[in-house]
Amino acid sequence: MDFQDYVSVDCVIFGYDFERLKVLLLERVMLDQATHKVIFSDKILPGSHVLNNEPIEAAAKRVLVEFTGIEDIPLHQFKTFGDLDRLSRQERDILWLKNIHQDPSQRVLTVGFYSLVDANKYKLSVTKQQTHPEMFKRNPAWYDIETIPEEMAYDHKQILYEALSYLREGVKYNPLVFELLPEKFTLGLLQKIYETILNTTFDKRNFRRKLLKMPFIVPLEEKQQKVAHKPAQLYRFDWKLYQQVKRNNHDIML
Amino acid sequence: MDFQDYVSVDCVIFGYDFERLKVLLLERVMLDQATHKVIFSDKILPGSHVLNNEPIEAAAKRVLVEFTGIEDIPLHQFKTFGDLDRLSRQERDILWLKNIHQDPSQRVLTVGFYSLVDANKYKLSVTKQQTHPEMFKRNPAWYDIETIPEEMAYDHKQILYEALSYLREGVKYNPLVFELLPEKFTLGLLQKIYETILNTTFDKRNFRRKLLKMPFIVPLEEKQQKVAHKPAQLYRFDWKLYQQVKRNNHDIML
DNA sequence: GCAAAAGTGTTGCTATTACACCCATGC
DNA sequence: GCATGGGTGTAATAGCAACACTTTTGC
Repeated sequence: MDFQDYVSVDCVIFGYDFERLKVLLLERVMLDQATHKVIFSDKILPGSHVLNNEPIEAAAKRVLVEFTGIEDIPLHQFKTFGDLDRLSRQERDILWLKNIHQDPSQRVLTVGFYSLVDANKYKLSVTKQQTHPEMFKRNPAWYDIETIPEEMAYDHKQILYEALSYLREGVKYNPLVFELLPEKFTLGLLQKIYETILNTTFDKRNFRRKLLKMPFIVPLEEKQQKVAHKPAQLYRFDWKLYQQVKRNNHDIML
Repeated sequence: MDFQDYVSVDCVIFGYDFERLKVLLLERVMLDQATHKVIFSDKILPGSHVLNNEPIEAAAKRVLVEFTGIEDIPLHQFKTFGDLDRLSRQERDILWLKNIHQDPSQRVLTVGFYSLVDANKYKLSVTKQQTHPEMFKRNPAWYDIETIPEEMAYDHKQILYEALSYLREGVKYNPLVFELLPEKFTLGLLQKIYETILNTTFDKRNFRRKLLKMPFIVPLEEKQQKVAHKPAQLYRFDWKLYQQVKRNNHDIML
C-alpha cells in the first residue's frame, strides 16, 4: 500500500450557463457482470487518487481532464475531508469498492477543490480508460444547483454543499466571477452572475455605481453589436491593477 | 506502509498574552549519539502522524496534549499541504528523518489547523514519550509573531504564515477572539486583542459603539474590582444569541 | 494629587438604499 | 412599432471616521 492509496482529490466544478448555477457530476454505474443489468447508478464528483509523485493540485487538474475534458481552469482548495467511514456509509459504496478490489474500510483522505466556469464553454467527455468493464463513470453533465441529485457516492453530497458555501463566500471577496467571464463583458451580465450565485437580486443603478468605482473594471472603447436592444458598453477586468489594489486594501469585491 | 505513514496534522496555535500575539513552537533537537553535542536545533510546529483509526481533528487535539499540554481548544482546519518535497528541502530535515528511519523522499500530506488561545492559561509541557533518545522535541514556548525564528522544520514557516493570514481574515468574520477571552471581559481588553491581532489601532469610541450594537455582547451587572483606575463594565459573549443572529446575517464581527 | 484606563457626543463625510423613466437596437 | 435590455440621478438614511475631555479608582 502506497501514498496514492490513501489520498484523493475531489473537484466541485460550478458552472454558470448564463441562466442558472450548475454543478458538474458524473454518473457512477455498476452493472451485473452476467446480465448487464444496472445494479445501481448514482452521481459522483470528478475525483481520483493522487499519484505518488503528483502534486495534489496537479491531480485535481488531471482528473478534470480525464473525466470531464475541462482543461486549464483555476482550482481553489477549500477543505480536506477525512472521516474514517466516509467511503463506507452507504451499501452501494461498499459494493462498488469491493468490486474494484479496494477495501471499503480502508481510509482515504480527500482534498476538496472548487472552481467556477462558463458551463457553455466546454464539451464534456470522459477520456479516461475505465478499468472495470461493468463499473464505470460516464456522462459528465451539469446539474442545477437547486435540484442536486439525492443519490451521491460516499460523502460527496456533503462535499458539494460545503463547496457551495465556500463559493458563495468566496465570490464576495475574490474575483472568482471574472475567471468565468469572457474577456469582454457587460455590466448586465456581471450583475446576473452575482445574482444567480448569491441567489438574490440587486438594484441595477446601485450595482453599476459600486462596480464602476472599482478601478480594475475598465471600460473598453467598444460596444456590443447585433443585439436587439441598446448595445451595452463592454468592460474588461484588469488583473494586474486588481493585484495592486488588493495589496493595500484587503476586502474588495461585492 | 499504512495510512498513518502518509498523513499528518500540524497545529499553529496562536496565543495572546494580553500584550502581544505569539505562536507556539517546539524545539527540535538532534544530538550526536557519542558526544551528545548538538548537531542541530530548530523550531517545529506541534504535529504528528494521524493514526489509522483516528479522525484528523482528533489527531490534532492529541498532538497538542502530547507536545504542549494544551487541552480542549477549538481547532480550525485551514489548508492542506502536500508538496512532494516538503519534508526534504533542508539538509537537517533529511538527517532527522533518516535517523527516525523514515524515508525523506517519502511523501507526507499534512492538514493544517489553527487556534487562538490565552497564552497565559496553560502550563506548557511535553508529555509524549520520545522514542529516539538523541532526537527529541522539547520546550514548547511562545514566540512573538514579529520575530518568528528563521530556522524551522520542513515547510513549517510557510504553514505558519499561511495560518497567520487565515487568522487575520478569520478574526474579522468569526468570533475567534471570544474563544480566548475569559468569560467576563471588558471592552478595553477586547479592543486591545483586535488591535494586536490585526496590527492596527481603532478609535475607542467608534469601536465601542460598533461592538455594543451587537446583541450577543451582553453587559453583566458587574464591574471590575481593585483596579487602579475607573472600574470597567464587564461583558459576556452569548454564543446562542450569536448563532441565531448569524443564521440571518452572514457577515458580522468587525 | 497623580497615574491609569473608562466612559461619553457631535459633526462631516461616505456609502447604501429605494425608486422610474428614456434610449438604442433588431426584427 | 414593439420588445429587449442599457443607461441614468436624486433624496433620505445609515454607517464610518475623526476628534478631547471628564470620571473613578488605587496608591
